[in-house]
Amino acid sequence: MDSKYEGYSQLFKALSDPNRLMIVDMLSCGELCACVILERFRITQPTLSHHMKNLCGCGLVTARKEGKWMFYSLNEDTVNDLKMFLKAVTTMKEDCICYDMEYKGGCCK
Amino acid sequence: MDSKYEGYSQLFKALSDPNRLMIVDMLSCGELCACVILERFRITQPTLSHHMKNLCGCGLVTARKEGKWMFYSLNEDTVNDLKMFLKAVTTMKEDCICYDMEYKGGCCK
DNA sequence: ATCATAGATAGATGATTATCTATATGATGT
DNA sequence: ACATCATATAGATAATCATCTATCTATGAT
Repeated sequence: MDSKYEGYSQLFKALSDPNRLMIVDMLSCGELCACVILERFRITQPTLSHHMKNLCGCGLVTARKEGKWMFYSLNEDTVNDLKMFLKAVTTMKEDCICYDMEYKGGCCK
Repeated sequence: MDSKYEGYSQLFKALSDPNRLMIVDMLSCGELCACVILERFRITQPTLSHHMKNLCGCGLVTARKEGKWMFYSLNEDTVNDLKMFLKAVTTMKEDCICYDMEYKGGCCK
């Protein structure tokens, strides 16, 4: 298994929770304090903390501490990597993995 | 919770497994028979069937039966919807969800 | 120093999921 | 009709995950 699939699947997993997906949307215009994010959800503070740890852990979100507050923002580099990867794996391309498979057999040949 | 997050989170969940992600990549140049896909993985046939059911169920992949073979291909419409959604939730936009939150309070104000 | 507040961590729990083996279904060829 | 092959389904299991309550840490205010 190519490790790039392992890596990017982690990013998609981070986006596979509706709460985290909405958090990403909320961060798309700039950084927000954890307390502001929390107000918009029906989840407890530890659950939000868990989700933010997930989003930061995979690199999608960056955390900044200011006093007793935590401010979160999107990591544009990771976001762009993900967009390019999604485009790559869904678009015909010259170095496509499918070329390796031609004439490899398969029952339907 | 806006149901669009629920819906698209299902698509991201489908891509959150490295095997399924690689399957999508394999399908990016055109349709493939299940047997050809199976050869590239160290998983059993029922496990592949489970993954294909997942990919088809969320709309990312379309199945076509021909005799005793199943051919799978990417559903470009769903793929494009997903790309546009990912762009939308990670880009500053006029109707951003974050505007609803201004002056809504939060401990850090 | 003490207290209040914001957020993180620990630990438990129920739900979901990826995988397997065994079996069923459905199509093709003899 | 029967055997074979490709795929799907059923059921079991171990792992992962979202969530909660309880508690800890760190910061700022009195």
